[in-house]
Amino acid sequence: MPPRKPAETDGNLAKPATISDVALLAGVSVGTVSKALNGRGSLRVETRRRVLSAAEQLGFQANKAAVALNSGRTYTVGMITTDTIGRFSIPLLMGAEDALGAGEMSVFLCDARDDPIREQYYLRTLLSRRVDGIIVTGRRTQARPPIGTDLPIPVVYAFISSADPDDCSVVPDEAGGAAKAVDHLLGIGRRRVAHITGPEHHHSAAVRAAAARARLSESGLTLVAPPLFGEWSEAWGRQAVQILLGAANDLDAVFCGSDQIARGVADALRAAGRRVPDDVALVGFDNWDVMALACQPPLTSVDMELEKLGRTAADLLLAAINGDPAPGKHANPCRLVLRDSTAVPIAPLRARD
Amino acid sequence: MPPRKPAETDGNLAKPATISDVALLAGVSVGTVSKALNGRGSLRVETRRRVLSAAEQLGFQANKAAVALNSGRTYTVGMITTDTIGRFSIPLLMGAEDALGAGEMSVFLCDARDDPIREQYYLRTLLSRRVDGIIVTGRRTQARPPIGTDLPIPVVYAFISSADPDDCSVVPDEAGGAAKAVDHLLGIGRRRVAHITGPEHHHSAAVRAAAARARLSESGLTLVAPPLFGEWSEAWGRQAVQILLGAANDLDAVFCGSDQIARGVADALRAAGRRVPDDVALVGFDNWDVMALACQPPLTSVDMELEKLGRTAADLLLAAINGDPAPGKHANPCRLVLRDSTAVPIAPLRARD
DNA sequence: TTGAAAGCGCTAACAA
DNA sequence: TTGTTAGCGCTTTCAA
Repeated sequence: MPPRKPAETDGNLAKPATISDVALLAGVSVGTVSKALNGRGSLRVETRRRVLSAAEQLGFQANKAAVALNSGRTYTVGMITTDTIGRFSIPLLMGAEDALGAGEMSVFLCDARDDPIREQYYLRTLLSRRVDGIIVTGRRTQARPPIGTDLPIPVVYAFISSADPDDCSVVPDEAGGAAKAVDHLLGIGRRRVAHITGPEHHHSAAVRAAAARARLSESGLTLVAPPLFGEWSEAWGRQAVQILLGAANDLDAVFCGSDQIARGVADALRAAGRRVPDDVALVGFDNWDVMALACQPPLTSVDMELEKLGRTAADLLLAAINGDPAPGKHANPCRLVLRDSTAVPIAPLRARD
Repeated sequence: MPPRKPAETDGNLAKPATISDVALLAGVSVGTVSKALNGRGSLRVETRRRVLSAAEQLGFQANKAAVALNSGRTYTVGMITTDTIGRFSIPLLMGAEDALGAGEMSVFLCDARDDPIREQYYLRTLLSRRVDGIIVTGRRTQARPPIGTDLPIPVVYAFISSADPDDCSVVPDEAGGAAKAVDHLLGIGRRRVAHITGPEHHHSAAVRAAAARARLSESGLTLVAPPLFGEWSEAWGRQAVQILLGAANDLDAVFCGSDQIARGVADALRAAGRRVPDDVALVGFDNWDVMALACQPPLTSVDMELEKLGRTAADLLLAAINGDPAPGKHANPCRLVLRDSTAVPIAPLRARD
């Protein structure tokens, strides 16, 4: 039988080189290799060079499991989405993944699909894998029960928030976003503002509607009609316009709870012979490019800056992992993105920002 | 000072219990605990019970790093999306994650963001973490260079495919999908079919257009006008309709390369006074609910079954990890989803399927 | 400056 | 049936 290397043909089973392989090739001990590779201790330059070149030659990559075993750190975090990953979760995940990757952390993706059983299963799995921390996200901003108590590692909630005020949650400032939308409409001279949004029991719908009302009332105004609660769809947007035109025919602006609704509203207004923005200015929420850009005209919209939010969550998690936790609810500002649906051809009263 | 437990207050630094903790509590050796927990060897029922209860009491979860270290398996796979994670990647990821989770594997999420440098960085990271396998996905179905050569672990390409025919790739049968769309249009009696799609250089656009043509020609027909290549947007769909109505005013069906295009087409046709589906039947591609359902009328569309595709990729990867690789390109059939845009009020010639 | 050896938490072979 | 021990790959004292 051949002496050394087993089954040279099936390159696919070649075991990765270990630190002893490197030591052997460099003619030193494993301890020395470890020092050379990690820049610890003091070695002769020549020795270090020899080790590095041996490692290079073997394509050596330290086995992270071994490292984890005696450092106690895995440089790994878990990301649990409580409900199905969707449009809102993606930017969150991306932002977090990006920030964590920069910190040399790898991310375990866990999709709990609205199933508490799965959620707990993933939690156990992550703990068993000794992740250094966990980010919990969800598709709604509403507070949820903590995912666990007395966990041995830090947890940060992103977008969604924990019902325990001592937990660290990073959420969009939806009320602030709604206020910005209203401010903008007022800034371009609109006074008869309507609000169309999603289901009344939906946290985001309620918060945004309340904030819009509050902001108007600060200016001594009211909504031109009570908020129209319905669903998060274009169809509802269209339908709501019919209701609205009956109730408040003289409206000059509509602030919508979502871009989808706003798009339906735009279509229905056009069909009814109202020009956007000339007769009616229109603001959406989410700044979902697919909707906002395809809308005719393109839609001014509130952006929750989800990617940045994910990044913030990740940064807070990293800080907590390093012993510097930031408990409490952190609100991230929203940003208003201006487009044609609120562009005033001849500006009667320019907004300041 | 208190005798036993250190710093009871900061529950957050409590180190997870180890197997020796369990052994101590149960009054047995670590070997016995291992056997009891893994159902190996033969133990007295009473002993096993005692160990299990001790483990339970301590909330013991085996440290996966240690397990990985001596089994050589991490029960972990990497998922690299070569381009930014988006609408197409999600269902793929979800399907794969689901199938892998069922196999007790955890998934590392890696978003390479169209950057080859990041891609190679992630590859090295994953190898260093000794993942058992890797799934590579992308937003385009076009073949791409292999992510690495002579890798020590199996790789499966999903949606995107590897340029190396010996690699394992799972792709949607886009040509088959396009054929189904055309068949359906012919089945409901349409004969003057047009095709509007994305950029000519885009692999999917080219494949779908070619397949549509081929299928028509099998029936002795041709497209009512040369395929209109443009971009993947509603605006292009609208614009293309203007061109089309000039060139082939008597068309009775449009097959579109995407749902977004199709939606633009629907809007423009309506604006031009053509009824859908009565005058012109309409089929999209992607079955993207947001577009297909919001379209007026709701859109018949080709579904690439991305989630199933992700699942298949994961299954093939698991098989490969277990020593049973399935090299080559595997085409997954598409499914035609029927909606109102091809509903024939009075069926003149019912399709068979 | 380098090597030897202990130990991280667990499994498996072997002994008792 | 149970315990002891070697070792997985690496880091880190401590000696040499």
